[in-house]
Amino acid sequence: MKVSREQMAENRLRILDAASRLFREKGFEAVTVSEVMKAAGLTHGGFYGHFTSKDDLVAQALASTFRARAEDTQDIAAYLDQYLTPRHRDNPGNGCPIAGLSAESRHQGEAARAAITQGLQTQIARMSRTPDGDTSPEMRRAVIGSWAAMVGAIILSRAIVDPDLSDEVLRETRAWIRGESEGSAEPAAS
Amino acid sequence: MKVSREQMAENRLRILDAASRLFREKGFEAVTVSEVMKAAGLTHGGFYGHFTSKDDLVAQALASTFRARAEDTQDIAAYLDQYLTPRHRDNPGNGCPIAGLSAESRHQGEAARAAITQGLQTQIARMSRTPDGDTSPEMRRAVIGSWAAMVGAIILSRAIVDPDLSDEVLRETRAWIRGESEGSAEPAAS
DNA sequence: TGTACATCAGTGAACGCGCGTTCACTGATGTAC
DNA sequence: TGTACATCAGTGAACGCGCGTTCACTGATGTAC
Repeated sequence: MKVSREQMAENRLRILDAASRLFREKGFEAVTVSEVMKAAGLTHGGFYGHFTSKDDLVAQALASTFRARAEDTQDIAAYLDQYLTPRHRDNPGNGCPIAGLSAESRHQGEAARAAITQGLQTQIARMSRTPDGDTSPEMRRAVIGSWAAMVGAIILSRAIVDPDLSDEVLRETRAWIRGESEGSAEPAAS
Repeated sequence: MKVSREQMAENRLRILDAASRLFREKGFEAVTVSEVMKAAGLTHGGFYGHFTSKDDLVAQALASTFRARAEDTQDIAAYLDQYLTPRHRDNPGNGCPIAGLSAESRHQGEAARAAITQGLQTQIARMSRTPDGDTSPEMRRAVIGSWAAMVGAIILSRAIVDPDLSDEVLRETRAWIRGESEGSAEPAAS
């Protein structure tokens, strides 16, 4: 049965939210269209009234997730403390979409990869700015390096079955990034 | 038709090699059993004479790849130079299986995840040893941190569509890791 | 060393399942008067 | 403001395809004598 325009808009958002969470939890390919629609409280048939294909959903869910997350960005030191934690590792469903999905995005459609690229570009640019608004090549370098280490550490910690080693990767990478950022004010030349 | 025992052993290795390459190139789920067998010069029906299931193949291909790669390990500085390169980024098929597959392994069976865990454990332990054979907590920390950054940077560079940003991530992460390792001999406390 | 035959690695057709997608239908919405 | 009706968001059965897996068969291997 037809629903009101507001209801339809809300349904669309619920589909995107459910998809975003499920994709991060289980990966793009393991999540079915029916599963997403069910999680959004609908049946699968209505899906194609909102999206042209599953690929389209993937791309739009990514774009939507980055849009929602762009707001709560903070300085990278504070971000680091909540990022490299068992809590984040164990809750991919509402965790960082880059850590959860960037590796798999390589096998997705062009629109999905463009969304990831855009998200990364925005994230790097934002974190490279001081509260005052200025930036420097050294700061951008530190952001890229730290960000790579953070994403890598979460991915490795999630892949590792042994809980001790997994915790160690999080803890030591955190300490290592901190040491790097404080210890060396003068980065070596490339 | 039946083949000789040596031929069968060689076929098995060819299947594992083809699977390892294809998995790294296209991911576990996008590669079909038929595709692997065809790449090994066989037909799909014979597959179950070698492996009990596709999951079994995934686990055994991972274990086999790590076994083959364990030999050519070197000190981490030299490894870094060939790791964070466009060449490695653009050739996942014969690249590092951790960078290519660790993120996806989370959605695979227990045996596959155990193989990845084992591979990581071995890799970290090996790189944490000096040529003389001794190690230290500081060195192990630097290995874990550098390794996380290297894996993260390759994953990000492969996800990024824009070639300039992708190159920048490789280049700057490389420089950042170098800076970190030289600049700060005294890591900060956790 | 030859020969007869049981074994069994590999072949390719077939099966069954789950997936993305389509479509005829339903009934609430929202507009024209 | 009330009424008649066209619209169209959502439903659920159905379709078709590709996948992992099975199986009857083939013919080279390798063993028993």
